[in-house]
Amino acid sequence: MESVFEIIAEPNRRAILSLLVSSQQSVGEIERQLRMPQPTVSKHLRVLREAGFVESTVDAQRRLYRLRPAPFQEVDAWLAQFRRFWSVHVDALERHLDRMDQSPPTKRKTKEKTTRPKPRT
Amino acid sequence: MESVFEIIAEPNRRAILSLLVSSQQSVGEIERQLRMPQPTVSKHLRVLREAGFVESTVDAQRRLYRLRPAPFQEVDAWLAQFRRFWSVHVDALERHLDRMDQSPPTKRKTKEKTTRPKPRT
DNA sequence: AGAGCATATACGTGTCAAGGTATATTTAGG
DNA sequence: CCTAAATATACCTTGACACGTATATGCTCT
Repeated sequence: MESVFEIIAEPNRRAILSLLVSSQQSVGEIERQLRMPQPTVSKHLRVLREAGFVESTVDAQRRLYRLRPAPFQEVDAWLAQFRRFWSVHVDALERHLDRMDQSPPTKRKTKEKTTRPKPRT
Repeated sequence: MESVFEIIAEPNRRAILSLLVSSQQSVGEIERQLRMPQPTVSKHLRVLREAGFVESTVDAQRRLYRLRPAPFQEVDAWLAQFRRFWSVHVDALERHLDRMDQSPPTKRKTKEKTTRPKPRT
């Protein structure tokens, strides 16, 4: 479990993180809202804490967990290198659609076959 | 392998994606630059293609792979919910540091113990 | 048609992480 | 002190996936 990307690859962990955006929560509150068994919640919280995504404060028998910003910034930093690229592509798509508005579709000789990704369900 | 997050959890795949930022590349070029065995490259490219991260065009025996924007936007969209939160925290940190500049550190009664994340190597 | 290059796929193997169940630990309150 | 509540941890099992090796497919050129 070395990278922040592996941490957020787990759906339950992402759910926990999303839950903590609104405010800090105790383990029991997370357990109830997400309908997961308590050990599961505790184990994921441990992973999240060791990765720096959350921190906890003690309140009697409860532990209140809240978000920490650093790892998110790390993900954002990685994403940054692609951001320039994808906004360019959105622009290109818009220009393409503009052109389609004006002229009817032309038969293109398709010497190149483009392999499309699988449609995602 | 259902989510985009699982796709980018794999370090070799992230390396391939970063490589494709500069320009499209053939399998062989990726293989040489990243020093990984050819089947490994092909298998990762397959995963990336089915997830919509890349598309390929045929050029004789070569296949040229290039990035597609959609999945990155999906990651960005997920990250968005935390972005507001973390910029707030950066601001708070800055204000905190400003205050430390002016006044010497005051002994605070630490009724709450905050569990810090493990230092990352 | 045959050889050789580029890429994809099949198959067997090992590792690691997530889940479930049970139990330990800590704390409040009577 | 003893009990109950809240949370953490231990142990086991299972499944997924990444890797290596071998082989198949496809294309070009002579």
